[in-house]
Amino acid sequence: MTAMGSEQVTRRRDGQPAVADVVAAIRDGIVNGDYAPSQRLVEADLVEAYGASRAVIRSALVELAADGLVDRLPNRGARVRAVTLDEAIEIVEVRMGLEGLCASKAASSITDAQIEDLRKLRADILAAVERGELMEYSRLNRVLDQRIEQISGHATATAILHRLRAQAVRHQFRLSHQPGRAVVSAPEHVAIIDAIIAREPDRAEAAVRAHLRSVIEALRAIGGAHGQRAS
Amino acid sequence: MTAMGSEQVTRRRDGQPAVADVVAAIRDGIVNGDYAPSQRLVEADLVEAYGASRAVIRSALVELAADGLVDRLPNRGARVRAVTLDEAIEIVEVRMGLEGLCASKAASSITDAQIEDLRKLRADILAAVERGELMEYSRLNRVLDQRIEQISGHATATAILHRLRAQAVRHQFRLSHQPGRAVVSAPEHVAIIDAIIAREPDRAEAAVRAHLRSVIEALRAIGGAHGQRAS
DNA sequence: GTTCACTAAGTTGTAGACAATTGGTACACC
DNA sequence: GGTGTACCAATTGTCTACAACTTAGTGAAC
Repeated sequence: MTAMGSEQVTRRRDGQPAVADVVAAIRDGIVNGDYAPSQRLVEADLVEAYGASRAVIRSALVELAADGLVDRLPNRGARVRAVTLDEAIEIVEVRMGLEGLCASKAASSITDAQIEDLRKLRADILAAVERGELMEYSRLNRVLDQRIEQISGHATATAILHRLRAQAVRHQFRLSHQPGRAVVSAPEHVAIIDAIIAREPDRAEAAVRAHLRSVIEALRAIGGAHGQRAS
Repeated sequence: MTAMGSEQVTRRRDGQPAVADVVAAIRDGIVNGDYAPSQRLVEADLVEAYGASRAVIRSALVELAADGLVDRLPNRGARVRAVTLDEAIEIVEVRMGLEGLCASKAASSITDAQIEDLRKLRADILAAVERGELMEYSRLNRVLDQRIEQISGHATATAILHRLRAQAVRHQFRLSHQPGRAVVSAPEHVAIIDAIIAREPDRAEAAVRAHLRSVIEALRAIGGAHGQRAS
C-alpha cells in the first residue's frame, strides 16, 4: 500500500526517456517526505502509481540507489534509505571539506557583478530573519549555497554536494525548524558572504567550516533529545 | 568491435545477482585500460562479451554512470568517460578535503595496535623507495590510503573517495610513472604517517593537504608538457 | 510444546521481442 | 555545386512473459 496516489507521470515530457521522469518523480517523493524512510518500494506498486512498465520502474530504482536515496537488497527489494543521525553528521563533515573548498575558490574568482549579487542576497537574508520568515530564510540559504557553488565553478564538488544534501534533507529539515535556529545561523551565513565578497579565500573557508561545525552541534543536540528513530 | 573478448562472467557466483558481476567486470575493464577513454560501449557488444542479457548490461551501465566511470547520452548510448586534466585536478582538490578529514579523524581515534601497523607500513614504504621498487611503492600508497580510511571509520567520505580515485586512475597512473616522483612524494607520505601516529589531527590534515597540493602541481606539469589529448 | 521441513504466495531477477530514436547516405531539387 | 529531404541501418528505450528467490505459514515428527 503506497502512501500516496500520485497521478500518472506526464509521459514523454519532451525528448527525455520515460525513466528520467519516473526517477524525478520518485526522487521528489522521497525528498518531500511522501515516502517515509525505510518504506518499502515494491516495484508492482510503483508500476500502478506511475503508470510505467516494471522495466522503467526498475531502471529508476537502480538510478536512485546509485544516488544513495534508495537501498536495494538483492532479491529483497528496494526501500527508502534511512539516514541515521551518525550518517547525517558524517555528511555534514564531508560538506565542511567540500563547501569550504567551494567558498575558497569562489572568493578567489568572484567578479564584481557577482559581488553585487551576493550583497543583495545578504540583505534579503537579514530581512527574512528580521521578519521571522523562516521558510523564506531557508530558501535563501539554499540559494546562497547554489550561488557559491556556481561562482566557484567546481563541477566535481558541486555534483557531490547535491547528492549529499538530498540524502540528508530530512535532518536538515528538522534542524531548520528548531526554534531560535535562524538567529544563530544567520550571522554565520553573513560571515561567509562577507569573506567571499572581501575576496579572502582562507577566511571564507574558515567561515564555512565554523558554520557547519555549529550545524553538527545542533544536530547532536536534537538527536540526543529526540533519540534516534529506529527503522 | 570491443577491445577484448573477456570470457563469460561466472554466472551466479553465490546469491549475488548477475548485474553485480557485470558491473565489476566492466569497471575493471575501464580502470585497467581494457576499454579506452571515450570508447563506445554498445549494449549488444557487451551482451556478447559477458554473456548476460541486455537488461543486465543496461543496469550495469546505469550503475557505472552513477559512479562517474561511464557517460550515458539519451538515445545515443554509453561511452567510457574521458576525464580531462582539469577534472582530474578538481578531483584531487576534493580529495584534499576528504582525505584531510579522514586523516584528522584517524589521528584522533587511532589505537595502539593500529599505530604499530602504521609503523610497519612506514618502514615498508621507505624500503620500497630505497630499492627503487616503484610498483611496490605504488601499491603501498594505496594500502596507506585504505588504512587511514579504515582507522577514520568515516564511511561516507570513504565511499566518495573510492569513486573519485577510480575516475582519475588513468591520471594517477601517468603521474606515478614520472621519473623521480617517488622521491618527492615519499617524504610527504611519511609526514602523514608521523602526524597520525603522533595523534595530532591538525598536523595530519595539513600533511595530507600539502601532499595533495604537490600532486596537483605535478599533474599540471605533466599536463602542460603532454598537452591534453582530445576525445 | 517445540522444532523442522515443506509448501505456497509474493516479489525480484532475467530474457527476448517490439517500438522509437538517431545518424548517415543517396537522391532530387534549386 | 550546394542544399534539403526521404529513406535505411544501427542502436537504444520499453514492454511482457517467465524463472528464481525470499518469506511466512502450515503441519508432521520428536
